[in-house]
Amino acid sequence: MPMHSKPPTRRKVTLADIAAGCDVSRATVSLVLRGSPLVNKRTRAKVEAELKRQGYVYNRAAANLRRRTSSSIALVINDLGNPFFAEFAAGVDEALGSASYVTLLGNTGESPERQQAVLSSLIEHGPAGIILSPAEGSDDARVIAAVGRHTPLLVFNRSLGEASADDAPWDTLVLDNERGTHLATEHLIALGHKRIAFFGGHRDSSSCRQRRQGYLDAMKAANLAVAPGWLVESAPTRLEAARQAGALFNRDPAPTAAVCYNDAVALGLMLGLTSRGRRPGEDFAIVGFDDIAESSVSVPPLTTIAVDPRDRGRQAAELVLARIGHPDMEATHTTAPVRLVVRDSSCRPASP
Amino acid sequence: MPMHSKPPTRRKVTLADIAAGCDVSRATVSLVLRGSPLVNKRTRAKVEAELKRQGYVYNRAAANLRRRTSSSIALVINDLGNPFFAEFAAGVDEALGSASYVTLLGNTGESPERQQAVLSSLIEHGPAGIILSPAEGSDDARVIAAVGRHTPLLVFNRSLGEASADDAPWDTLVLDNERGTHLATEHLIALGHKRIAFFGGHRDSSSCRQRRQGYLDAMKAANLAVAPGWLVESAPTRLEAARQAGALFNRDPAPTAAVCYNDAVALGLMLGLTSRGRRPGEDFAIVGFDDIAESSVSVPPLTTIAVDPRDRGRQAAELVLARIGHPDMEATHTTAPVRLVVRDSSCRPASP
DNA sequence: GGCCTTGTTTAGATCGTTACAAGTATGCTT
DNA sequence: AAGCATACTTGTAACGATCTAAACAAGGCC
Repeated sequence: MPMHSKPPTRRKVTLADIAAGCDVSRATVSLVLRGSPLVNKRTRAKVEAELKRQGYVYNRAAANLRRRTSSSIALVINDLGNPFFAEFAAGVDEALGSASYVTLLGNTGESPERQQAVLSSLIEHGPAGIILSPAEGSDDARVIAAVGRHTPLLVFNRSLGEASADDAPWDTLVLDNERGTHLATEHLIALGHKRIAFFGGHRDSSSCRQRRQGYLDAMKAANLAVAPGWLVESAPTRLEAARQAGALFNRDPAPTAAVCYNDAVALGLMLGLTSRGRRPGEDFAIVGFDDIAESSVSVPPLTTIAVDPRDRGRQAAELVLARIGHPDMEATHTTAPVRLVVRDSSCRPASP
Repeated sequence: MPMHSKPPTRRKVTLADIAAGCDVSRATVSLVLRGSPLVNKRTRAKVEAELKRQGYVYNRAAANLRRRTSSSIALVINDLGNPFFAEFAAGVDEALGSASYVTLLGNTGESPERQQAVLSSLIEHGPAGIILSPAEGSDDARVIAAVGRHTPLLVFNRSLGEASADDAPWDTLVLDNERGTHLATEHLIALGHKRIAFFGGHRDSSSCRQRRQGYLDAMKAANLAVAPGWLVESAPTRLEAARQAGALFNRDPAPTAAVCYNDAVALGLMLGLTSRGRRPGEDFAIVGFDDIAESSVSVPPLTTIAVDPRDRGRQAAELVLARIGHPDMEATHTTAPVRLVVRDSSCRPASP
């Protein structure tokens, strides 16, 4: 067995090294690398052997420079620690990976300042596109200033600044919040509930407004009244929701069911009800929103609206890729579907 | 006010455009960009105005090619959907960002095959270093084959393949699992418990072995016996743990407390106990491991071992950066601290 | 005037790859 | 033997930045 003594290379192996090593030109090696049919079987084999022998690794940056292309896409996330966005990121990365793009990650931690910094740092690496899940309080003008007009931009989940998403000059992907709570409310109505509350969330958050609207629409469509005490605000955390649970029963008639702003709030409400001696899923019905991991293992398991963040990630990736393929198409505005997942927390009303 | 009519550039603005636009050489513009003291105040101002006017964005790829440097670091994660690793990733990105590196993300979904693909794709972008949280069942030889010997590698959390982490030729960062359960066990002992179980996890997982060992050591150090029925295996999920809860009480004497493999298992155990009429935190003490978000809001709040994944991410980033600064240093092997977080689930033993 | 200094600017080569146009064989016609 | 298509192969100039060494200008000194 012959000794394949590699030279003790300190520098990285380049096309030129391979070319020299098997007596062909750099151009030929390049063709081999890209699987061109132009190159002869024999030379291809010879070159491939040499590539392996020297442990060549492709320098995509140099290639991209020459070809004026890019093989990366920037993903800017407002809160990667939040499992919803982490799943979203995983979905994006998965879809980008199978299209042989690479993900340039940036986490802003909900800070518009950091978002500016992250965007202008990422843009210098020349991504083919940008997926942005904006920090709360982003300013669209500043974002555009950082991103420039040449790099395709997809905004996920929230609208940038004041603008409504539907006429933004960039692509958008948002959740169908209204339809979600509409479905949830219809589900409770179908079970026989007539007195249904909307629980949790802050009035000024845009997603909360939309979710509340879906609930109101469904109630109206079923000719059901909404008593003033049935709209309960609360910070979107479990603890705060548990504290507010009592507010549902301050006035008669009390509701027999609640559509919640999200799962965290719904789980908190279950806690609050339990500590007041009520049994969620038996004498009070609850529907959440998001379908976080925990919801399927709570007691009782939570009926909720699933938004499938990983699918949304894949979808976002595909939208950017499509836009990269057709830079001059008009901006698209996509609303992602949501679905009702029925579990045990949504029971029929106790017969009076 | 003069009209600053930008030419309708289709192509990206380059150094040459700026140079032409204000009648200096490309070299001078380059010096301005990098804030060199060599360039005269007046020309600097002139150039900077032109940069703004044309909306120049720096092309870091081209610069890196010429300078033979890199400003990115690859981060390969086994399961980004898991909040622990998502937090870790956020920590990495944060620390890399403030060192003006950019994060190249890759998620492997625990698949060694995908891990190979992801590594060889990322390596082509020439990262200055790689942080790898390996997929279960990774093969160190294949990983090294993909990464090559020139790019600094930091392996987080698990050892690659068979090798023990302590003599690997790459840098490692692992959690102090043993010390964690040691602390947990000591805490229970200090509260007065003598019959303490170790609950959950699989025998063959390396982290479980370490955590169990810490428990055994602490018991031995306190001269406490470990009855055979006190080591209960279970898949590391809430559901499975709830099912196994009964196993603790099959034989006399039954334990009065348990150190759990992780928080998921601990939360499941609490569920299982509750449905058997026992009250965790009142007549049975429980300590978890990980300090996931949920643990602080469970009922009762869970005493646990915090591992601070975001800090671990920052630490990992700093370790790679240090290694990039000193490529020829010997491999370092770091064990990250963990800390005991006391909440309500760890009570004194009921006086007999 | 010649020569050195200091401060500023620049031409030209270079990083590792690809595009382009042009080159060299080889075999097949006629 | 010339002509010509076919099948490869390659030299050279980019891509957009940086580096090096050299050039230039203005002033001071002898």
